[in-house]
Amino acid sequence: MTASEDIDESLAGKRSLNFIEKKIQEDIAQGLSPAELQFRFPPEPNGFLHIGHAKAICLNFGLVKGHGGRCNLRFDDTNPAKEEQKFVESIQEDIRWLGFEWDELCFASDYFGQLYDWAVQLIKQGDAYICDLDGDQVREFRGTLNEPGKNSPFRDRSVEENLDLFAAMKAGEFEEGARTLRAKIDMGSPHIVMRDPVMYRIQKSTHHRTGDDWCIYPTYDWAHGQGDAIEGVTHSLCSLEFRNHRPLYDWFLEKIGLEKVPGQTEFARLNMQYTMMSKRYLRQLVEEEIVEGWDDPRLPTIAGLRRRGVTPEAIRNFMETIGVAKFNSTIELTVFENSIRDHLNKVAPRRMAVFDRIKLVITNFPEDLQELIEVDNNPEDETAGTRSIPFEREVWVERDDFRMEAPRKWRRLAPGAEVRLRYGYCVTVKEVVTDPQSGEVTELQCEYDPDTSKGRQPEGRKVRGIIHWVPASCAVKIPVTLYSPLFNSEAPDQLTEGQSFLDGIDPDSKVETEALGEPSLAEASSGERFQFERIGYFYVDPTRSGEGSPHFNRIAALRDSWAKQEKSKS
RNA sequence: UACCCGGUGGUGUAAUUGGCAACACAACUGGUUUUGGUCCAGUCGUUCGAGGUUCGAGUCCUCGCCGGGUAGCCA
Repeated sequence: MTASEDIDESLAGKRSLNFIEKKIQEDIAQGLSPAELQFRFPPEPNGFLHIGHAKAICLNFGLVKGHGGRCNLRFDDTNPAKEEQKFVESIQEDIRWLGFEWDELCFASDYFGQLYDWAVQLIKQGDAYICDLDGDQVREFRGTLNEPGKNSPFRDRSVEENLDLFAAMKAGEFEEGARTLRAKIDMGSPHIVMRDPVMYRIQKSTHHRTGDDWCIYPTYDWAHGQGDAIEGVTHSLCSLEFRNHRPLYDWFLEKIGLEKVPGQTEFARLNMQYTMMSKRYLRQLVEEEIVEGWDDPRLPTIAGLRRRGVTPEAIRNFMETIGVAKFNSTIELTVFENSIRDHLNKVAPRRMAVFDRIKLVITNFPEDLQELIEVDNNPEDETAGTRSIPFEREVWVERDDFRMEAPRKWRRLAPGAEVRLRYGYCVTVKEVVTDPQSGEVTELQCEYDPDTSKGRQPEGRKVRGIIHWVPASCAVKIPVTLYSPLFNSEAPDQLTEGQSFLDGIDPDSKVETEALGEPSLAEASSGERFQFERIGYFYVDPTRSGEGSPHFNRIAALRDSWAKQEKSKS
């Protein structure tokens, strides 16, 4: 497919454009060539990517698909104290897994030399100076939200002195934090970012790429717009909190005097119910080993979602659904789950598995007979093929599908009730065997109607209830981990006085259990996804499965309108 | 109390740029169904408030109200 066909396809989708796409279309109407469009995704390699980043990734890379141009991956690696090589690797893996490929792989650290030269230019122009104030003093001089700042006593150093000091800074002659290079703008500006922001600070740590070449590092403000300019970025997209930095972004570019300059556009980052998106908190969960690691399936990290079994298609689709705007919103978790189910419903082969078992014996079914039933793998996908399941005298069914006293509208097992064993025959409960000690139901004795195979309804009555089952003689034991949201509060980051976000962690967010699966499940291999009928979607976890010993993760439960109905009536 | 940004059903995004408020999710009804899944149909908002301009305002203007962001040598 050519690039232009790609564009046509996407625009023909009739979906309305978001405000960023509209801006791009306007720019194109003004004469910007679509081929010139340049975007970038600029993560800092100080942690794993999460679903919030996925929004930015889908946006930036998606714009190329929809409107043309190119998109770079640029690591914003200007703070060696926090950044690591392992993160630059995980980030690349995650972007590729999401289905995107960057045009160029860039690093802000590639521009350290150019940035230094431009800083010298600004010093020569009288637009920057070396300041000897320490951190606390800088804060004092900056003023507050309501009061203007005061000029640094070092603000009016001569160009020569500034040049000498800057060279000495670079040469490592001063202690960490002793001096900074600051832009000379306006200490009285109502925009605090414009009150002589720091451009360079001394930091004597080893950088994951440039090693010990530098002991001064550019700040985000000084590096970002310039990196955009070097790469020819036309549309620099970032989140809302950078709106205040835009005047500074533009100021630097103007002082350097470049002909073609990028423009920054801000959009709202993703917030989701029951989800902590802050990198700091995620890091804490990982470092304090509250979760298994960055890829814990309860985490909103890309690696975690991947290990849970969520598909990249579902994530991309989700991003399409939620849109892009400037309003700070929180997405309901169910919207994401719906995207997950929507994709899995189409592609996941069906299987049967029983979680909390109870034995069902068909007393009038021959003891030694095993009847092979051929069934479709996926009713939503004809090409998914078929498999066979042995039907026999004794099967396991779900304990929850039996009630001693059937509630109103109950369509499942109960004394005297008739249900269909999915794909198999209809059975009627004749006798309920209970444990005399505990009173617990241990076995259901049933009779089947031989004329009800292949979906045939019994003579004169309609059986509506259908339950899943597995053959008792050859069911396979499968380990399953049931994941649910890590936090039990919709907004885990909104803490009340004296509370840590750790208090909101749901101890039952990860439940290890064992299910009985139909025989074919023994051969499930790593990375496969299934729908366990009437239960949910499951993924064969590659990190915990071996050859012939699959371990399943629950990706998402199926919708359960009966449970909902029952709950609302209680 | 300074500056910046925002406000459309329960939630989130649209609205041919001034012309019948649409789509998805949620909820509730009902239908289909060998998954109480899927699918289909229906119900649920006079667009934060008050004025103004206009034949006509979610959209433009004014004044309010409410929410978010900003005082790192983090990004």
